[in-house]
Formats: sequence, C-alpha cells, structure tokens
Amino acid sequence: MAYIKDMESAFEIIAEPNRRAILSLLVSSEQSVGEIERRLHMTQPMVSKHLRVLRETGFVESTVDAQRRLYRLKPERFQEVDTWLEQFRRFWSEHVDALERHLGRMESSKPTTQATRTKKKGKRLRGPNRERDRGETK
Amino acid sequence: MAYIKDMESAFEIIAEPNRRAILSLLVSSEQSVGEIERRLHMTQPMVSKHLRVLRETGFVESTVDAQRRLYRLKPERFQEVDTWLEQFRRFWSEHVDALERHLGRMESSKPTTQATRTKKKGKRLRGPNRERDRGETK
DNA sequence: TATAAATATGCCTTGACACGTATATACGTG
DNA sequence: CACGTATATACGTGTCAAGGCATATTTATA
Repeated sequence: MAYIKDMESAFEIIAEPNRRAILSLLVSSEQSVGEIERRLHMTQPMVSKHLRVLRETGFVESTVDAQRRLYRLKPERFQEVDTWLEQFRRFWSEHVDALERHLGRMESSKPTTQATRTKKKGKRLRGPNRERDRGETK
Repeated sequence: MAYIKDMESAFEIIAEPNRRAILSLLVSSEQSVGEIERRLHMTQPMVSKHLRVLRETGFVESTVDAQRRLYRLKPERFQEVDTWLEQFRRFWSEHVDALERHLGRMESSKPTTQATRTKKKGKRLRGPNRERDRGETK
C-alpha cells in the first residue's frame, strides 16, 4: 500500500526491468496476469504488483474478464519519455558528423580529445599529461 | 566505490532526477563540475558522484582543463533508450484513431471499455457490473 | 454453497542508492 | 613549495522499493 511515494517520473517506472518486460509484452496485445506470469517467469504476486504500479502511473489499463484482468498499454506516459528524449535527439543529430570526425581521430592518436581543445586562456598543461583516466572504467 | 552494481540499463541511470537535470544542462554545451554545481544547486560531491555514474555508463565523457573537468554528452546510450521506445511508438501510432474513438466513447457512457470487449467465450458478466475500480487510485 | 481458479494485498526482509560531511588528490600561482 | 581552487573519493546513514510468502478477494462451476 505504501506503493509509489516517489516514482512520479515515468523514468523511475520504466527503470525496473520486469516492468519494461511487461510493457514490451503488452505491445503485441492485451494479456492477463496469468499469461504475463507464465511468459516472463515471474511469480504471480510480483506480476500483480508491477501491474498495479503501471496501472496507477498510467502506463497500462485493465479490464475485467471473468476472474481475469486483461491489461493493455496506454500511450501517454511513453510520449512523456519520448518528449524528454527530444532535446538529445536534436543534440546528437546536430553533432553526428562532428562525432564521426572525433571517433576517426580517436583511433589514430591516443592523446584523447585533449588535443582538440586549444582555446581557454591558453593555460595548457605542460608535459606528457596522460589524462590518467582513473574514472573511465567499465 | 560500490557504485553501480546493478544499473546496467540506461533506464536506471536516467531514473535519477538530478542526473536527468545534468544531462539536460549538458545539451547546450559542455560544462565544468563547478558550473553544474551552481546552476543546479547541488553539492559538489553530489555532482561529482552523478557525473561519475554518467561517465562510467557512457552518457557523458570528460576532458581535463587545468584543474577543471569539462563534461559533455555522448549520444550512444540515449539512442539505446530511443530504440526501446520504438516498439511503443509503433504501437501508439497504430492506435491513435482507435484511442480517440475510445476516449470519445468514454465520456458518453460510463460502462468503461468493458462494452468494447464482446468476444472471448461469450462468458460475459451478468448485471450492472460496475468494475469497482479499486486500484485506479493515483 | 463448497471448491477451485485467478488475481490482489499485506507483511517482512534485504539491498541498493542518494545524500551529507569530511578528506584526499590534482593543478596552478605567488 | 605553501596555499587556494577544483574535483574526486571514503564512510556513515536513512529511505524506499523489489521480492518472497501467506492470505484475502472475487468469480465460475460443480
């Protein structure tokens, strides 16, 4: 019952893998809880709980069919996410070529993008300066 | 250091509001940690931590500029999200008109979508059947 | 109406992550 | 080379949500 205190933002809803799986499953057609349960190998309570979240946040809606509940998608919230992506889509389409140039340079010289930046007060670092990359894990 | 054990999926990264704010801020241009700190009113360690996550998961990259680190966006992961949205985009564009019809009906008759479903074994519920909506909280 | 099938809820545990505070590290400058 | 600035990291803490298990609820059927 304490379900959903935060989690307002569409993004937090689709952050959950099982929830995304459910949503993807519902793309084809509406499904009952049991069907979802079987297809996704989740326990029934889990499916119900996730569906509840999805329902209460407007990602899906349900219809009663005898003892079953049939769940299906509702578009609104997805568009919300889509809208947010807009800004980045604009960004990356503007810089596609710049990116390609960047990547092309990447493999020829190791010195990173560092070489690219040359303005900014002329205060450049002296010496080899290997940018020791302590974070670039993964 | 225990940073990122789960959180593989792009979605979990952008689930965090501050992180989304940072990303949105970087759309305009690259920024230093300090600039982000000021503009978003976050503590410096917080900014650094979120940036670390974003960097390690490939949402941004950084360049050294004297003592500063300049962060900027990297498109890949966004496209990942965009790709996932594809399926739903297909869905909702296919059903736009169907949805509009649905919504139009909604306000004229209360009996919900229930009326729409008429196939399925003919085992319909008898009587008023108000679909008591116990979950549709919000 | 007792029983089974389908789904929803409640309670509990656990783990992860966001945040704060303190501190370390790196770099430039006097 | 001591100091200030910019950023990263370590550690401790609280919170919240996901999952498991048991049980309630609803509806169909015998």
